[in-house]
Amino acid sequence: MASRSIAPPATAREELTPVDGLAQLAFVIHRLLERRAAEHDLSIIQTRLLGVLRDRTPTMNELAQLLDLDKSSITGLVDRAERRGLVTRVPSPTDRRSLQVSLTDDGRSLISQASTRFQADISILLDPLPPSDRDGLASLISRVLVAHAAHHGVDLFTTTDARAH
Amino acid sequence: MASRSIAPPATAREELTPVDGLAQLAFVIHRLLERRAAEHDLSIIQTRLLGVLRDRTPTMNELAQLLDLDKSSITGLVDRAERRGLVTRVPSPTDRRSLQVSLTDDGRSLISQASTRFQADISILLDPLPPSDRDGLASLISRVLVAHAAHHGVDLFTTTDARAH
DNA sequence: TATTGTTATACTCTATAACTATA
DNA sequence: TATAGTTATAGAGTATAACAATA
Repeated sequence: MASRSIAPPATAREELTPVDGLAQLAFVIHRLLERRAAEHDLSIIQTRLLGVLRDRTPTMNELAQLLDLDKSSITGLVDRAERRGLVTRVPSPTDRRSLQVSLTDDGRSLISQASTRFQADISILLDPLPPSDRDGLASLISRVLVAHAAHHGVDLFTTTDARAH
Repeated sequence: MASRSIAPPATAREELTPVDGLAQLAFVIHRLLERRAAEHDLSIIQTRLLGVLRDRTPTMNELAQLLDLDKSSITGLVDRAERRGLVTRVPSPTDRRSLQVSLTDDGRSLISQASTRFQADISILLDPLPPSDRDGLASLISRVLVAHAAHHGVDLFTTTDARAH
């Protein structure tokens, strides 16, 4: 991309290889989400935390697995979110060592707003494609993700979708 | 994704919406690159720094624009890379306030190795698609990126491709 | 003994504001 | 005055290692 995305006329733009295209697309989307999250004073990881909590009440430990972070990192992450009133720690009823983390109403409201924005952003990104091509793209991407998930375990992110059903 | 990407049988897996698919794909790729970079003791931003320098010798200021960071952040970024012997600061011949940053041989060698790995990773990700579908995907993605670049300015990342030609 | 979570510590990455040395 | 770069400072985010409480 680099200056290739600034100066050259569209007609001179050769088609990207699948590999380059995917890498670049991933970064465009990542930054899109990053900037949008920042408008809500959220980092990507805070957004993921709230996203994961939309349909779960995991322990600190489970959170570490879901987000693929060390448990000591989760402590600070949840601390900061709790300080803002977005999540709470509740003692586990079954294991007195454990804490369960859940969204507060404020947290749920915030992640809901942010999700809506993300959806809109990505929709806009796809606007230039006619509907049939959007479907084609979705189909191809689904196949890639399904195959990837089959090889690896959880790899959720799901800014826009963290549901477990 | 979440448990949806683990448990359910492939036949029961509904197709993702374009929006969800794209968001998830972006994160899968981002983490792929992040982990691969970590094997070389590189962060994403260090990787981007080296990537950008493959075909440029920007000043600190230009680097700030290219990477979309504050110039004070560039100081530390380049400090750490320089300490590892990956880049060097060279006084500008035309402006005695300026420094030009360039890759060392070690830096060039490292980013070259990392790029090769990234390319391979993404290739593997695309493996499940037959070649004709890979082409179709590339074409759709190219159109999305071209349209996006037309609206916005630079949005380079280009782990795998930071060339300016 | 093993597990859950926190703390202590250290490092990277980032920004804002103030500074220096040029221009 | 304005620009290029650094420094001082502060904070998020991450990991490793050591610890307390509980299982």
